[in-house]
Amino acid sequence: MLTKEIKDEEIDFVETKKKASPPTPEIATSQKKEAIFLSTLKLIHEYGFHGTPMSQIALQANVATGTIYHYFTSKDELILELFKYCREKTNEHIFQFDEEASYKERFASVWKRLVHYYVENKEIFRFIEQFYSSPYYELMQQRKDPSYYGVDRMRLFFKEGIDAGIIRDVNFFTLVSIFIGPATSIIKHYKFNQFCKITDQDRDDLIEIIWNGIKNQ
Amino acid sequence: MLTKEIKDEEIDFVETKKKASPPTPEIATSQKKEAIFLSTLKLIHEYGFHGTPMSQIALQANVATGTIYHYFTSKDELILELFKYCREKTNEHIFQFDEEASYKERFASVWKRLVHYYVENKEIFRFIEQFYSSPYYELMQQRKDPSYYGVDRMRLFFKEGIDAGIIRDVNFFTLVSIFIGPATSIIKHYKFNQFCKITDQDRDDLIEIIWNGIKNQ
DNA sequence: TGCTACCGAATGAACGTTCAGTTACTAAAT
DNA sequence: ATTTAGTAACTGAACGTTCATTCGGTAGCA
Repeated sequence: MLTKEIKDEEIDFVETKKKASPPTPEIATSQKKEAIFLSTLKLIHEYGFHGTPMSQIALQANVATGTIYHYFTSKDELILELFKYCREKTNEHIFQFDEEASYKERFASVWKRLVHYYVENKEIFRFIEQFYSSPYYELMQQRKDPSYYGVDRMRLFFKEGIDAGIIRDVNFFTLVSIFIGPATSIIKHYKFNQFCKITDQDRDDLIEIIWNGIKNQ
Repeated sequence: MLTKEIKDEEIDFVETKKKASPPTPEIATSQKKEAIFLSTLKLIHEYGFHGTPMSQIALQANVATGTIYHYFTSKDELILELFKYCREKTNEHIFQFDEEASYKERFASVWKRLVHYYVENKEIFRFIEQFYSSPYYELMQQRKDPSYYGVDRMRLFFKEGIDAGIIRDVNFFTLVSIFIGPATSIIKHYKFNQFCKITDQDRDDLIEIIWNGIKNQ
């Protein structure tokens, strides 16, 4: 088949089946599945939830339309799983810090890593933002999914600061809001103003303002 | 026609044409147009951008599908105009404060009015959030639309505080992010956790944290 | 032989938009 | 005062397209 041949040549980030035999299935995400994720991410970044048909997702991922339905039961399912995928990747990245560092230093480190990660991975950022403000998020909450400890990690991190008397003892959601809110907000502002970028000065200012706000005076 | 009769009885917030003669056309938004706006807002709140077809918008608004196209050239146009409508209504609401009050008081007042407005108008909040993180926002920016002074008002308000030496002299976007970011963030958190609501304590904590962060020490 | 991964044309439903027409009202003409 | 012509508001069935999903089938492997 001509179509097939052309496609094989186009493949760049998806390896062919023969190369990597599956030694540990289900441990690593299947390569096709990953390709579908990346393709969806790219398209949603550019065209939004509406405006990214399954056919295009398949095309970008170099798979057949039907293949997507081998991995996901529906488009909704795909988007729901993609969200989990993004959330895990983000959490894995930001919670890496020097255990020896002071609480203040670790606090700033996690915050800066978050901003940096989202700036470098605009597609993930945009997708997560869209997801949170869409009905998908409520759909996900209805299916109780216990396999998410990102929030717990954050909760523990704040608790440590509160117990040590370093930061103010306020509601967890209040802390989350003051931590994440300004980060996502500034990324959005600069994404839209494509001429200028977030400077190190901006980041330093913001995290200092946040810290001044929540530290015990 | 039977259909027509039933519809006339269903009308509640849309007055019939005969009642209010149009004394100043185009000054107030047409009632049908407003009904279409409200209907769209309601549906998008519940089903997202995808998932709210024109047919449903028309149904909710008690108009024919074709009528929407009398006011808007396309669905995109409708959503773009709805965004302006929401933004204006929000801005009108939040910038109302006692001119005599201190800067700190006015600062807190605007912030609390913003949170209050979004909590009371979840549909507007959700729509604006979805809009900002969708490709529509960039679409809107491409069409240069000079008729928006909301940002300028904010800019002026911050400038006043900086010039008076009350708040830190940092980048405008940094200030906007620390002002609006935590507000939208906490509203989202509580919207999803439908069991608990934002308390006055939460609001007071947050605005105090924000203020401590940006005030000149 | 059976199973899993994968393919892509076919299907049918849903959607945005159009359009031929109706209604409601205004203003000029009679 | 009544008719007439014109216009803007409005209608909803119809159209053509697009899309998510299905399904009959192939390829490779155990």
